[in-house]
Amino acid sequence: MELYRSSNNHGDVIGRAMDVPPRTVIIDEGDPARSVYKIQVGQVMLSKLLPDGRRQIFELLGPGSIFGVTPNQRHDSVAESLTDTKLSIFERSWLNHVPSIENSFVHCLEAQICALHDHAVLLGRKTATERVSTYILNLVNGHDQNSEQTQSHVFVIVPMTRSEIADYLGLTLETVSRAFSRLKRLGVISYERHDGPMRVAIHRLGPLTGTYWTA
Amino acid sequence: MELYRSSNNHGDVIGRAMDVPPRTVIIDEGDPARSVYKIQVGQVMLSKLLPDGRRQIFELLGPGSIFGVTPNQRHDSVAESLTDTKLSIFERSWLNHVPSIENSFVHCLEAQICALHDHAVLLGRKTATERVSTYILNLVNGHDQNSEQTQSHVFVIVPMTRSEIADYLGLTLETVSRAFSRLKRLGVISYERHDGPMRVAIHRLGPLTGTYWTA
DNA sequence: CGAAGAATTGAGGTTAATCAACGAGGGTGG
DNA sequence: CCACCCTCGTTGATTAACCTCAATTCTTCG
Repeated sequence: MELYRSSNNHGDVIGRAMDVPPRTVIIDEGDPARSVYKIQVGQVMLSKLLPDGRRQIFELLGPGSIFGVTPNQRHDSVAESLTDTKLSIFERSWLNHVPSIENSFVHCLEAQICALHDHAVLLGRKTATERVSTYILNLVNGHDQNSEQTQSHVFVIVPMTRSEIADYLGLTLETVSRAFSRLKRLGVISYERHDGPMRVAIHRLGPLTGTYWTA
Repeated sequence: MELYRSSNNHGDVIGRAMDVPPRTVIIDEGDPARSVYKIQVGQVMLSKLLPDGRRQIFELLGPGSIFGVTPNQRHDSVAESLTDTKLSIFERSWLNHVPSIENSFVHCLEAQICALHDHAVLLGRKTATERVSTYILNLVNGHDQNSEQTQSHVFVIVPMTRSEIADYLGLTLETVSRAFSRLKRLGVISYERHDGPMRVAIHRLGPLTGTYWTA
């Protein structure tokens, strides 16, 4: 990918240049994901905002870095310049005109980058109970064979030990255990101890998505 | 344990299949980065180990996900199966036989994914002072115009406010300020207050890379 | 000069880590 | 079979790290 080139009859569609002053929002949450940006000069930071105002900046990018990638129709994070910045803008639609294997490969990487962004928000800004709740929710939402639904309940298989979950969520195994116990005590989930992987029944999805937690 | 399909005249080079039992290390830190893996069935976790044993798992991957990407010659993280897993293995060298633009695009994404992995380790497992130290070090190492070197000192420009650094490192601005003060008090760095972006002189790089912090 | 924004520092509170004990299951070997 | 050990999970008591709230300083800018 090189700089300042209009390589086809779309003229300014590909590799269009843009200059951005410092502290300027380049992409906002919810913007349609039409373009991908490459930094030529300057620095850009990517962040997300939780509903209650907590913010996590998860990438600091310099020359050569790319941002604006997402597998979705809209951006789910904010891109803001730190310094005077020069960008090259690439139409997203153009990215799809590439061999299919490569294309799907890029698609996978994009999705995984977005997941890493969400995980940075979790690690940087969420409480222990919020982390465990998010973990459970992701198990449900993941198109896993792990999730199973009956009329009233959702069941998920938790394929990790407390220690592994702790290392994933940036906690200790004791704190993870306490968070599970609290969710059980609150009636949000239920589970029994037994040998194999843990099987959790989710009684109310709402509290798991909520932001605040009380006793 | 292997070899379902050979899809072209490269023989078993592309899309070779592999079956992995649960709790098996697929990639270890330091392994030569010859292949890229795609999950067909099962779940895989990616993690890093700090020298003192702290571990951070930063990705949980399911069917369709890719792992083993790195811009380097060797893997810098561990991939381990959680469940019975079926993988497709792609030769890394083959990934380079694609149009250059796409190729460099993938390269950028790979590098950024690795940075996100490191940042997850920071957010999940490092102390406040370690986070700030790592932040400063990355400013130095980043091929930035921000870093400048004289005979004895290294200078870096810190282009962010305490609040932004805090949101990046998963801390509060007060904790960031205290960490800078501590590093200054310890004689590791020095800086003065003034209007523009902060300019930091680094006197000893060693302590910034160290893991443990006293007084 | 007064106001506003950024940074620093202190005091006190809260969350999660640490240290520790205990219980449940699953092997293994006697 | 039982005794033993080991891993895993739970829970309690205490500690430590970080957050919150607050006061102060420095700088710039109107």
